[in-house]
Amino acid sequence: MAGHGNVVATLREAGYRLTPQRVMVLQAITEGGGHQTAEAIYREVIKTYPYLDIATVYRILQLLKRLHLVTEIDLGGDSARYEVAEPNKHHHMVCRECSRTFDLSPSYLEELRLRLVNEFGFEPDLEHFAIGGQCAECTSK
Amino acid sequence: MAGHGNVVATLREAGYRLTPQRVMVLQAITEGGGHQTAEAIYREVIKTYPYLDIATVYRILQLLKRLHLVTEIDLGGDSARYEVAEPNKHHHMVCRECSRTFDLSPSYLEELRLRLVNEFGFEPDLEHFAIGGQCAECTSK
DNA sequence: CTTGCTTCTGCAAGTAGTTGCAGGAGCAAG
DNA sequence: CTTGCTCCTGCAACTACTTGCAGAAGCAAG
Repeated sequence: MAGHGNVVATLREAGYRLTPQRVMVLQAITEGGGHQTAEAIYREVIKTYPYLDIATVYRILQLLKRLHLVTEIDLGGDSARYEVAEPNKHHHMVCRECSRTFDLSPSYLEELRLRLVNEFGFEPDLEHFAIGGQCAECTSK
Repeated sequence: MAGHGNVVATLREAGYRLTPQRVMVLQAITEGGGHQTAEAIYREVIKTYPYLDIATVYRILQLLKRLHLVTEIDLGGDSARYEVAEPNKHHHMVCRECSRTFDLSPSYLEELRLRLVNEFGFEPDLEHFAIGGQCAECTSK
């Protein structure tokens, strides 16, 4: 699997151990594709390794988030979703009425980011970005 | 108390009932000032009305949020905080390292808002806005 | 002031996610 | 390939918040 070696290297370099649980969680996220819940990742892994604990999945996801290897998207609804972090990712607009999500190119936020960096020295975390609101269709209804 | 009558009127007009619980929760938020947790509001109210349930506090806060009478600020930490919605509110930048929060004038987001409205017809909810990142002090350390 | 529809509340159980702890396992050094 | 330090995991309890339900109460109409 491409990109898998990178992840392992990143973990090792940051001084973290390479445990079977971490490999399997990572595998489940990359192979599952798209946005996945912690619960779904957990259910996938215990098919082959039934001793895994859901708390461990959450701890691994937190770790991968800190290392910018996965992205957490909390759409405010039931549960957060996770996906592998891609350098040229898009952001999300989430409609508060119909709950549909729309992709948003990072360029829209670049302006804001530059102002925050220049005027406050504040570097915003724009990988973890979702903006709520109301979409065109629900507004016209 | 100024502004209190408005809130009552807004509730009635939207077809919601005026219950003692709602009045007391509202009073606790306005009198407490600043950002408060649901738990703090609850503890304040049960001093004078011990039968109130914490679930009711959460339901009232959801209602007031929908009516744009209070603003929820979820800084990703332990628990969400609530405050009375002011038309000319500021937003928040939250440092991921030191957890301090910095105020941000709404004008910084107006640019982004206009682009989203014009290009997608998407009206973002900018009352509910907090942006994570790293502050100047933690970056230079 | 009573009646009756409907909404709201308290209770208790449920959900997503976190945390403390003690035993288990990675991994570097010898 | 053993030793030993330290990090990681599984377990269970805990936190913040939500939800289903049945009874209580607001409020408009008569």
